[in-house]
Amino acid sequence: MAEERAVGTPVLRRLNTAAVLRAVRDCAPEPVRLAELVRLTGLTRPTVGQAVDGLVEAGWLQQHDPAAASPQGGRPAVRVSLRGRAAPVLGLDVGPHTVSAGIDDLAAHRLAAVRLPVGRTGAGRLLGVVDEAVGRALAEAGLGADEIAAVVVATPGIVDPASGRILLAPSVPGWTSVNLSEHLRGRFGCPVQVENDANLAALAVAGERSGAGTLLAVQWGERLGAGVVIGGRLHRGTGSAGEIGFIRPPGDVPDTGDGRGPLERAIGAEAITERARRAARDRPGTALQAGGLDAAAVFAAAAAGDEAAVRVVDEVAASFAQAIAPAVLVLAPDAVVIGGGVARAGSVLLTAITRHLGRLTLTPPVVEFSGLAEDTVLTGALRLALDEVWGRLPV
Amino acid sequence: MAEERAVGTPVLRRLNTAAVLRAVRDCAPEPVRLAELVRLTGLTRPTVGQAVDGLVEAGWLQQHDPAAASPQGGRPAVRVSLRGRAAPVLGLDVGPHTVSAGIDDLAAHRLAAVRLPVGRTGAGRLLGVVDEAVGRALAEAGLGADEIAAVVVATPGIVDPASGRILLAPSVPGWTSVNLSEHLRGRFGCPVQVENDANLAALAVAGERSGAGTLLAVQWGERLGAGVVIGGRLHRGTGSAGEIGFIRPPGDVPDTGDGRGPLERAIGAEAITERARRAARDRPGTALQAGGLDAAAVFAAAAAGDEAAVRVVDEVAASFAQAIAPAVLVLAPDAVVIGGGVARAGSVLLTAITRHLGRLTLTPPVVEFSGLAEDTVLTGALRLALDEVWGRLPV
DNA sequence: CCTGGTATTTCAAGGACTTTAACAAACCCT
DNA sequence: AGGGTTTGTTAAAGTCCTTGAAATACCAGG
Repeated sequence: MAEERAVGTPVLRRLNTAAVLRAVRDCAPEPVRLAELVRLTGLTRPTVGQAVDGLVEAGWLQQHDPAAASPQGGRPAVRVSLRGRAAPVLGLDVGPHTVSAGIDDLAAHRLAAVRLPVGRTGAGRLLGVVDEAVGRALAEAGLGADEIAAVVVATPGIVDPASGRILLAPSVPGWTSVNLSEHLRGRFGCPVQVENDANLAALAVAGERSGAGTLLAVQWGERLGAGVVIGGRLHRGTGSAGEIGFIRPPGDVPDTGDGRGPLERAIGAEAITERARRAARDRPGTALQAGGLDAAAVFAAAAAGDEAAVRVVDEVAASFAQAIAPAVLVLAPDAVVIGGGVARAGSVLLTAITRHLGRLTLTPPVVEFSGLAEDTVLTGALRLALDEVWGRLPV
Repeated sequence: MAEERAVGTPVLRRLNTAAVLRAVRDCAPEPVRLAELVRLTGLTRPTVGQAVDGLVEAGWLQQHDPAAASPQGGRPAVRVSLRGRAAPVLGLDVGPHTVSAGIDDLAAHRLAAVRLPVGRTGAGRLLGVVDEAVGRALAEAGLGADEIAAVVVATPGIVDPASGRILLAPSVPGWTSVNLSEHLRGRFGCPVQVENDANLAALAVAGERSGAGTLLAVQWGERLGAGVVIGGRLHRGTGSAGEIGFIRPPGDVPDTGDGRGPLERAIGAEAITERARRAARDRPGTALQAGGLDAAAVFAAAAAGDEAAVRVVDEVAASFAQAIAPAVLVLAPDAVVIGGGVARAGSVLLTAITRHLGRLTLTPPVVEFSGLAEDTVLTGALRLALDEVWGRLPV
């Protein structure tokens, strides 16, 4: 019986210092006057003073010289801000082709960013690249492994939320037999969390949109995945939440045996190209005849008004909308945000999806592309790591 | 900027009394010894003593005579329990055919239960029946409207979570123009919440299964709705979450113009009967030929091994599984629980759904029928009302 | 009928934290 | 140099929880 035991006056001090620290964060990166903290937290000056003293002592905050900038007439204010390099967190994005590592400090300032290609695919080799990336990132930030306050690793596949073991990862052969979580836990003395990459991308997207509602963030490239964020928190379900790639579209698609799901085979980037090729065969004289055809070219042709291309894009949009409509009806998300390679498709795809989804749902969500660049997943990993640190604030 | 301001020692007293009250609730309906509360909460005896004194004074707890039952040798213990008739809550289930009202006390003890039929359909008439039901329930419990601590109303249709206005209710003509929330707020001096009936049924089902995971609770009768409960809390999304009746199954179904959704028209109770009739036409000599055919008869015939009936049930199960599979993939719920009229179908339907869902999803949820009786929705409404009261515990 | 044992409650002293309120410091302007 | 203003510092008071000892009430057994 985990009773909520809240006792003793010390807990008050903890609550108040936490409130002060949060208030300082919300003002980041600007230093805050102590009097301002009093106003923000609603606490009294002595209380804030004691809390700040404790936080400075513990290394969470740094005091600024009163020399710089004091436009107000009166005694120069003591100003504090989050200490740079305090509680740095490590984020990792392990993919089949590249491994990225990044280090943020408490104020979400990027201290290091590394990106390494993976030569031959293979689980053992991959683990070596991960170690290499971690080492370089630590060196770039000038930090030791023992100084890292939290680690979050993004990986493709399905992750068991409890143990951190990878249960299913078709895109990386042998990856399920590697205990990534265990490996990293041995190197770091802090909590290590393994999480699905689409989930972390969703978290990054949710961070961009300040709204706290329900968000379905889709990663759409060769493969197709999604993450669900509800009220700023990741929804995991039994662990495999968001695996939209395995939705079965109406006209079934033959299994290619490469572990991809039906919807990925139907409207993944590769399938879009294939659809365009077929359309070009049936209808000569379209812009889709060009030699080096890829998904981007299809979208470009559609944007230019090529009729065959427009039809292909509309088909793809319709399939996507039909596939996720049941999920949209059940979840009623505020927005569906699309990232990944297809996110560069432009408004042709977007308006088509919006139109179809409007027809298939009761309260159609906003559909938009993610504005985030290639390091979306890494950003999400760092964000979750920072959330973790903020969750178990100071001691 | 809603900063989390946690200050002053008085908040400690509040926190601790709340912890004590929760501990007492968890032991309900048995009275609790004070020493037991000390063990449960981790607080010290004087603290618990003061908290209990305060709660008794405020009318939340009642002391029991030490006379009754003290098997232990030693000074007879003071025992307390939730005061009956403290903070009673009112639940309402407003449907097109019946209106139910119930009153629970703090310990979830049913003080009153009323069930009234609605003669002619019509929004104005319905409001009158609601008032009548409320009045009778209050009289049965011997309470005044001003003593009610929270009200939750279940209604079909889509409810705006913020205002409590009914946005869409095809089954009750004119219902959207009635401001039910406003009407009841005028009568009661406490928070009034309007909520979709399937959502409240989901909450009731979640209460039965102690698990705190993710739950998709389906109400399946003439109509088809669902509620999503995540971690014991209702998921509302933009307001229309769980409207699975509007999922579009592959072979589209002609609109009947009565406001029902495509899936309802395809596999609702009426559609099941219709499917059986068609099957009987095509294949004479089946048990489905009987005159008064309804969904229950179809399931009974299937359970008895009638081949045509088995085929119909399998079709229905397949349609259902295909329809919700995308939502199951996105949500990854621990369980899908089916309530409503179809829940009396027996294991034929259940195993068929489980089989199809296992084929269509990655981590198939448990599929089972709800064990709750007809007042599921009312139970859920009362549960939400109690949650509301427990959320804003004592003053 | 009295005594020891047990479980519980009551009481008083001590410690931790916040608040209030008065005082001191540092800067600007005239 | 002196008033005005903003900010930081300090001491006393109040509230709450905790610790530890004493008191209470009942049972069992001699």
